[in-house]
Amino acid sequence: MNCNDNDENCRTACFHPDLVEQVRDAMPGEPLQLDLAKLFKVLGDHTRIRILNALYRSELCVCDLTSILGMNQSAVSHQLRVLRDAKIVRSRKQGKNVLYSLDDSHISDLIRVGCEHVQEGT
Amino acid sequence: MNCNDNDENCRTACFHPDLVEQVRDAMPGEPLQLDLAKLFKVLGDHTRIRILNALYRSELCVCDLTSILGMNQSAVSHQLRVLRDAKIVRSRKQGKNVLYSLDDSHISDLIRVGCEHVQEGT
DNA sequence: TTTTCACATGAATACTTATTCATACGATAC
DNA sequence: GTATCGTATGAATAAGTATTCATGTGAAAA
Repeated sequence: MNCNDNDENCRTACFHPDLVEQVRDAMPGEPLQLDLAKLFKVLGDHTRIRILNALYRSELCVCDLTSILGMNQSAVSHQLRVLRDAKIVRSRKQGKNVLYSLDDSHISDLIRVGCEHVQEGT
Repeated sequence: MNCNDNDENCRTACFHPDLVEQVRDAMPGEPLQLDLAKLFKVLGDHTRIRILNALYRSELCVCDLTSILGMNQSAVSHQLRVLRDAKIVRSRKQGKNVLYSLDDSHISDLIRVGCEHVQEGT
């Protein structure tokens, strides 16, 4: 018998049923886990991380970001859209420009903890 | 003139040069940002988030995880490999089984803060 | 009104990646 | 040794996505 098959035999024989039951009950619901994965997925891109690291320091317009990242404006706008849709950044108009900033403090927390993790090497 | 062109004119005319300079200097180096993006990218998958949420509760063998997630063993192993390579989980053998657990506390921190963010709806 | 400017966006392309299938591997039991 | 069990992995497929190019949009300036 192999755990490949998700049948009843496997469920009671080849592993720790009590523990599995316990963990299954304690886990968050699927919607939350989907949202969580989506959040991290949006954070998990080099360009978007650079945008967030910039906005972490200051509110900036699209053109500022374009210059800081050294990439074309279309690419930056596309990624800003992804970040806006995920409610990770917010935007406001000022004259001809659109100014972007981080939406809330959780984002900076995540970036800070993430940085700590990768800096410690582990 | 448009910021599409990343030429010298654009760099000095159409945005806030001092601010851009300042932010550019304050930003982390590229290697760190690449590592950070990679970390979040690995966290940004539904299956892997479910694995981590399970391991957050208890050390578990592959077969346990297979049962909890209700997916085939190969898929779980593949994702565990990704998590291992990213140093997000660690493994040890016990008899015939391989037991997995979270590698360090930063990971649980990230999951916790991330959960807070998505739960608040922001 | 017409032009210009900063930004947004649709389509296309190239690249990445999650899952499945089949199979391999290493250790234990027989 | 041989069989079995838990886990790992290579190849293939299908789905997702970042970037570029070209163009659209809305507002301000001329």
